[in-house]
Amino acid sequence: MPHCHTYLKKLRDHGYRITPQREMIVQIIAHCGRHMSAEEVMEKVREKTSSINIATVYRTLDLLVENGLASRFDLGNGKTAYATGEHGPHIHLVCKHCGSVTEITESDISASLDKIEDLYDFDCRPYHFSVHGLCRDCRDANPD
Amino acid sequence: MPHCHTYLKKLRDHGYRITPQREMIVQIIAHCGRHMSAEEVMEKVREKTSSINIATVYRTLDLLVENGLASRFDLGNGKTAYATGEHGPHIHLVCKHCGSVTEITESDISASLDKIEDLYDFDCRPYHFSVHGLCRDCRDANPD
DNA sequence: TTCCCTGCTGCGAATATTCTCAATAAAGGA
DNA sequence: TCCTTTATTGAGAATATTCGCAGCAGGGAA
Repeated sequence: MPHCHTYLKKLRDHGYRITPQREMIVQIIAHCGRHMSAEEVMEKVREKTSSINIATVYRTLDLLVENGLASRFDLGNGKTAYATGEHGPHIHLVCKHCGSVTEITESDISASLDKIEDLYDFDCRPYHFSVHGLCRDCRDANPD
Repeated sequence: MPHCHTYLKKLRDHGYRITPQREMIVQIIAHCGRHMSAEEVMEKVREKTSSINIATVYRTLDLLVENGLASRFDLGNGKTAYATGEHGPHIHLVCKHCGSVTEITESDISASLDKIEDLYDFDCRPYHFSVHGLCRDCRDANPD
């Protein structure tokens, strides 16, 4: 469960510059412990300083995602959520019908994920992606 | 491997109306056999008629996704692709670094997917979602 | 076949995200 | 500490997608 300084160090090690904006953004999503939209992250930063732009928030979040320090996931309604891998690998099951999101943690699925990784030689740590389907409620209410 | 009439019938059975726009959109993505953006779908429809609006294309594609007749997948750069389940369940591995997309077919991953389904009682046929990670090339070029 | 109800469409506005580019500032070297 | 290089930022435009609403039309009822 890496601390926000670990994230910053990793960025620095990768040759990226550490700016006040990046520090604040990393601090916020590392300590939040849940998923946040770019808009939410910006509001949190705004509580500390007015010197922040939404484009910078998106760019920083993308940077974290590209370097494996955070994950992006599409909620399926035009919104995107971001989170660090701090609370461990997990999958989001997003219901295509009602939009409900169910979170599944690593211990439940490690076998499946390991298999995907072994087979495809694809580094996806922290595992964090979304699967869109129908939740039990929606399926029961409207069977095929 | 359902034919486009099957899709239309399913929509009708679900109580949705079949309009010329919906027919054309279903025909196009059912016969295309690959992923298409909403913009591409609209261009194809425009070859047949000018009576189509991008909002309708999005709405119809969403309708198909919600009813399990097609899948949406986020390419990670603000673009979204759609496809029917015609060519079978599969997972897209999207490289977070270079954006390359690797497609994995059902036979390769059925064990993993079955496990996810069994554990979480989540109907996700046709399985079709994306996992974002680092492809082998990018990982080799820029190890942690 | 005709009528009517209500779901669907097109249009334009709203929203979320990305892009462009000039100005700024981080970080290493002198 | 100061200088230099160049990555990063902010502002606003561009793009992708969704939303709201008024008018239209699919399809069941008569």
